[in-house]
Amino acid sequence: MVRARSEERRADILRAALEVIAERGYRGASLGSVAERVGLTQQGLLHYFPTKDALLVAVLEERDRWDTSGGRDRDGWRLDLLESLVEYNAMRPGIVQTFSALLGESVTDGHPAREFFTERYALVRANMAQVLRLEFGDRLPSGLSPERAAPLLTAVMDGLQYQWLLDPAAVDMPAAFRDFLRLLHGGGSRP
Amino acid sequence: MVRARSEERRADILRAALEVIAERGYRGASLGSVAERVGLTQQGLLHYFPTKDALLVAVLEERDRWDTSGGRDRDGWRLDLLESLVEYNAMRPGIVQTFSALLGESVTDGHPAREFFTERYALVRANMAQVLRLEFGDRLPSGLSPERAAPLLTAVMDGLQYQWLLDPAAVDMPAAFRDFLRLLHGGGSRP
DNA sequence: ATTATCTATAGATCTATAGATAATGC
DNA sequence: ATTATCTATAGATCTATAGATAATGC
Repeated sequence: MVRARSEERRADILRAALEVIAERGYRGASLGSVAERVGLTQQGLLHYFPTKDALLVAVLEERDRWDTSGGRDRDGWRLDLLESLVEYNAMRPGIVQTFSALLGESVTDGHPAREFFTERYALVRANMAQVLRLEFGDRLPSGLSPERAAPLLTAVMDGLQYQWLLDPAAVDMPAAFRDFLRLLHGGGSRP
Repeated sequence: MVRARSEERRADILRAALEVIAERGYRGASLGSVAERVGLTQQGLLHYFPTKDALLVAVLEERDRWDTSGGRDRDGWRLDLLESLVEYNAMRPGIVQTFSALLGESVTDGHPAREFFTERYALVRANMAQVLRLEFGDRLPSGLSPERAAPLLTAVMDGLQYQWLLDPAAVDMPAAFRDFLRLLHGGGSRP
């Protein structure tokens, strides 16, 4: 299957955009610096993505593909797959940094990614609740319902990413996440 | 005690900077828009803070004062005071937004707040471990040591803030935080 | 014909410096 | 004298549009 030249270019541009956003955030990323990385002029890049916001949208869609492939299999999400996702993320600081930077920016007023993240987190919480229900039924060992534990599970994943990005040597992200899962399981015994 | 005119100006500028950073992040905040809010020209503002980075540093120092007053009393931090801090934060979306935006930006390369947050989180984790040790001794009910639970406690606080900022109606931040504390306490019984 | 790129450029910003002027404090 | 502000402005960027030119696909 010969990939169209144009499609490759798009993919290259997205990859470069991911990198530049990781380094400088979305507001700090210039089209020129993305273009330079793929050997185009800034105006050449605009042939593929007509505005800076359009490029961001494409980057965010990429993220969806990423997460979707990482945390679930054909039956949906599972808790141990989440664990693998965290381990995988720990080997991909660039990607984690891109989306942590975007999440941070997205809480500012009128940020072009704000709606995306708002909807995405509603969905993520719902998915997490589903995972937890599959694992524990209607009550976790602590007595929490899956719906109430879901925001905590989500928060731990995001919060650990920031601590880990700021100081990878000080925070063992996968180990900390496993600690949290053990906490959900109600103590030191069961995995 | 008559506060010097100059000191008031500084305080006004910091307040305005907090606001603008909440709305647009640090990179997106212009000195001009901060100056406008306090009725100064951009050059007039630079009389008080000679560079944009100097203004950011002052804002971050402000944050330290904030946290320091909110989560501890004269004996140090305590778990129930943390709970109050989260409740208080839930009434101050502006401040939470400012620092969530800054945290997000700070993971990008060479961001002027990066070192500040790196050191701050090391300190926060140490403080949290101390709080947990005071509350639980050397082992939490789950079997975790205070040092291993500390990054989780920190992560939950930060992660919940993002979810709450993006959709305050969907996430009851203080309630979720209490849920987490109950989890640390090992179940539904004790507070 | 359509697609891919480029040059030229308009029009907005932004930070920071220089230097003048007005107000305040000894 | 010092402090507080202002005007003017240099020097960098940045996004996006217009329009030319080269390459590719029917």
